[in-house]
Amino acid sequence: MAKKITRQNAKSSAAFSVADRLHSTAIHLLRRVRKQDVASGEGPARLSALSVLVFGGAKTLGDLAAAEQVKPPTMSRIVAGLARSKLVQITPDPQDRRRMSIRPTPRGVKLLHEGRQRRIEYLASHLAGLTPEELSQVAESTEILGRVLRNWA
Amino acid sequence: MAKKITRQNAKSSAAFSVADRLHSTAIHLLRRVRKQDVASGEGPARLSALSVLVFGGAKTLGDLAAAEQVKPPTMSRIVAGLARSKLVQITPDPQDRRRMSIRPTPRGVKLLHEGRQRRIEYLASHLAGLTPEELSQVAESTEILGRVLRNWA
DNA sequence: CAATATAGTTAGCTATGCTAACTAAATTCA
DNA sequence: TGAATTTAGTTAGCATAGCTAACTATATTG
Repeated sequence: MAKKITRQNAKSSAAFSVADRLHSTAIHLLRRVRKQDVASGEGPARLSALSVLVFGGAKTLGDLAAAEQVKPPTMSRIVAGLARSKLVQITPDPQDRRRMSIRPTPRGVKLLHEGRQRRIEYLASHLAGLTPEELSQVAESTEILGRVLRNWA
Repeated sequence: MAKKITRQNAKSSAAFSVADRLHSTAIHLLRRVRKQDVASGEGPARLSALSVLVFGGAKTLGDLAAAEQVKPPTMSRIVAGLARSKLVQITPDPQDRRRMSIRPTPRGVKLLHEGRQRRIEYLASHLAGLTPEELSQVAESTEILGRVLRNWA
C-alpha cells in the first residue's frame, strides 16, 4: 500500500532531511573542534562536565551525571580525572555523607576559559567567510536547538 | 590595557558566543541521538564511516580515513568491525595489492537506512514543537555549517 | 637491484560509554 | 528501636574509538 500524502507526512519529510544532515554536520563539526581541545590536555567529556560546573555552579555527582546524560559510574570516572588534574574540588556534604559537592577550582575555571578562547578563535576563523546574516542564522538555530534540548523528554 | 572596541572585535564577540553554544549544543544533541543509534548494534564511528560508503561509493581505507578525519589505524579497526558484522565487503585492488576497496554490502545499506529512519523519527518527534519557520531556520543553518565544513582548512 | 616511499596492520596507551555488583549512609516502618 | 529498603557513589570488567610507534608488504625510483 502506498503512503498517503498528508500534512503530517510533509512535515516528517522536512524533519527527515533536517535531522539527518544535522546529525552528520554535528559529528563532523565536533571532530574538528575536538582537535583544538586536545591542547587543553583534557578530553571532551571532562571539558563538558567542567563547563557545566563553571557555568552552573557546584553539583553532586548524580546531578552532574544527569546534566551530562551519562550514568553515574561514567561521571564518577570523569570527576576522578578532573580531580586528579586539580580542576575540581570535592567536598563531602555534611548533611548527607553519601553525597559530594563538586566545584571547579580557580585552575579549572582558568583552563575552561582558555579552552573556550582557543575554540572560539579556531571556529571564528572558519566562520569568517560567513555574512553577518548567515552568522545570526546559525546563532538563531543554535538557540532553537538549545531550547529543544532543554525540553527533551 | 583595555581592549579597543572595533568592528573586528564586535564580529569576534558574536562568533565567540555562537561558537561556544554551537559546540555545547552539538555535544548534547549527539549524546541524545547516539542513544537511538545503539539499536543498530554499531557504534557512531562505524555508522558514520558506513554512511560515507553508502552515499559516496567504494573507497580505499586511506580515503575513508581522510573523509572521516581519523588516522589510518583508527579506520583500520573501524573497517574491521564493519567487516566482522558483514556490513562492508573488502576486495583487494588488483592494480596495487597494498590497497583495498571497501564497499557496503546490501546488509550494510539496509542497516544504515533503518538507522537513519529510526534517528529521523526520534529527532522529528522532538522537533515536532517547532514552527515551520524554526525548522527551516535549523535547516538553513545546517546547510551553512555544512558548507563551512566542506571549505574547512 | 637497492633504497625509498606508500598502504595498511599490530601493539599498546588513554578516554568514554555501558552493566552488574558492591559499600556505605540515610530512611522507612513494623 | 532495629531490620529492611532505598539512595549515592565506587569498583570491576567489557566494548568502542582515538592516538603514536613500530611493523609488513608492495610499489616506485635512482
